[in-house]
Amino acid sequence: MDDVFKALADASRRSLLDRLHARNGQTLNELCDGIAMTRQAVTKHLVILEQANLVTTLRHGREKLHYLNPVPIHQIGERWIRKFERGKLTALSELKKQLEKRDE
Amino acid sequence: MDDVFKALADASRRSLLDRLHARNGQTLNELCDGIAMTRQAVTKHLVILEQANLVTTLRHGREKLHYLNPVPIHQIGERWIRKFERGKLTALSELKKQLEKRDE
DNA sequence: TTGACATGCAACCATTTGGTTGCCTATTAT
DNA sequence: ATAATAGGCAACCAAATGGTTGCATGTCAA
Repeated sequence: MDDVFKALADASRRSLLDRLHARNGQTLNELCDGIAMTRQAVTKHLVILEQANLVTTLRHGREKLHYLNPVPIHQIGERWIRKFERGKLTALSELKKQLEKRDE
Repeated sequence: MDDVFKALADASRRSLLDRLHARNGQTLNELCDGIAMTRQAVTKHLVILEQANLVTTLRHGREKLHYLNPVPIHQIGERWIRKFERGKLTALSELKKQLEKRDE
């Protein structure tokens, strides 16, 4: 879980996920296209995404194809985001109440 | 948006959000309770959470009360997580299809 | 009014991070 | 066979990160 949050913390990596979302199964060189970064830097990002299980790879001859794995993202949505959504609407009014309590 | 992702990348900070979720409106010292970290370290984490707009503070005399703001978390769910959830079910079968295409 | 308490500020430190360059290996095409 | 292509490995670097300690300030209570 921590790996996923850490992997998502970087804008370059999120952009890589975006590109895989747009077209799945790209090679390293394809993912380097139009990016102001060396191939090696992209490789490092992809390794981090793989370790977080956000990207799966498949060798195909001398090419390495990268596939998006949406499961961890979904899990963060389920296990983490939803928890904080409950009570969103009441947050402000609660704040007000608690303040009034303290002033009594 | 980037600030929010960066703020969520650290386990200590996520734990602070958890604690505020359990009980909203805690002071700095309350948040330091039972944590293996100096008060100053906690302060730094809270500043990062404030800058990401995940935590709002209110001075009350010499105390500083910390309140969770769930809106940015919700936004990440809406604008980011949901995008990747569409197509989750078809991901594996798509992968298979694309592989077969490449082999033709 | 003076001491205790809650927080703030700044300097410093080690480690991690995001990036580079240079070279090596494996596969494909001519 | 050999050159071009796709990717891998390792050393190195600057900046960001997560933490510390020491001291200062503001507020409350006796």
